[in-house]
Amino acid sequence: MDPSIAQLSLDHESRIEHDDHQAIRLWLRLLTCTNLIERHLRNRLRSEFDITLPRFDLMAQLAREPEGLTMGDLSQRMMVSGGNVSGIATQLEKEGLISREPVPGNRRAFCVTLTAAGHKRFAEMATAHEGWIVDCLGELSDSEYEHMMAMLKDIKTGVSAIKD
Amino acid sequence: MDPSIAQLSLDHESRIEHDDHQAIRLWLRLLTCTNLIERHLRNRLRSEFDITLPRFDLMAQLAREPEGLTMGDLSQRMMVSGGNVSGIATQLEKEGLISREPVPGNRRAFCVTLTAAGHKRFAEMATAHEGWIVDCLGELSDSEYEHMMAMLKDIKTGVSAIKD
DNA sequence: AAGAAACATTTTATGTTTAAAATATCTAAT
DNA sequence: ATTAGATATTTTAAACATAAAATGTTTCTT
Repeated sequence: MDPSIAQLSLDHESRIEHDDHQAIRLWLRLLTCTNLIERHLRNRLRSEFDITLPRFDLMAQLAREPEGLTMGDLSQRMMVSGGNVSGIATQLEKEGLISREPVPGNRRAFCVTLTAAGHKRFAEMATAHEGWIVDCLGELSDSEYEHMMAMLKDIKTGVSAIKD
Repeated sequence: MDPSIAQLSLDHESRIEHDDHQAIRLWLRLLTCTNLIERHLRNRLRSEFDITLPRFDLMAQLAREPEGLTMGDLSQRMMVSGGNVSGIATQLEKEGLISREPVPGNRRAFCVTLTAAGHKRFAEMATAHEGWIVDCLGELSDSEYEHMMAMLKDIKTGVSAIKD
């Protein structure tokens, strides 16, 4: 047997196997980083503002939309189920941070907005939150940042294109 | 007022604000990518093997340790609470995929191992799982992979160094 | 040997998340 | 006008997650 052919096929197989392990190592590291940062943000929000990340996220969506959002809008933007939003909103409403009011022309929908207290509270939290993220990710150089953003964008596009 | 000083301080402030937004944009994109991939893996595990990600993760830990692991080991490696592992293990045991047996010299601990059925089932799942991850991340070139791994390592190290 | 402290696990209480069922409303075609 | 179908939201049930209390075991100190 021609040894160069054997060598070629061996390389091919080992390269594939190597790539597979590569992809998995990258995935595990990506997951670890994201979880570490997310856990850090959760802990900080809990210890400094006594709020959970999902509640903060809901308020962040409303802070960007002074006109308010419906429950369905929130579900879509937060990429979580409607039932989930319903539960989170119930609690925030009880705490007086958001209000749910009927929409004039549409009795199915609710218009959810931050209350005055909610705006004030969110402004405090958002400042701190930005700082924590800079603590976690601010050390990257501009070129590293650009490169990372570009690669993540490709990944995002690729994954979105996969049909379940 | 010396215009060069005004310019300098303006640049400084705008740079900081720019960096802040950079870090946040990167964080949001990182989070989106990870969530997309994780959701994809969850859906596939559910639809093709009728198993959840946490149960799969527990089995994956055991698959790497033929000697078995204690509940505490599993808790540490999976980075979740002991009570959580207890609940997941209870279900996997009920399904006959793992076994929990007393450790001869230590009546406090249980040795958790995959059953024969568990090994067989996991082997099938692991092959598919690797393929799904390659589908998500396999398009990166070797240099992109290396760069990404290096940056994530730095981030991981940096975040771990922050004290809550 | 007795008691204190540490350890391994389970149980309990609470909260988050999803999918699916239930409820209520709106739209459009007849 | 009726009604079929789409839409918006809430409720419910099951899985998962944590923290804290409870249980039982081991180890260390004296």
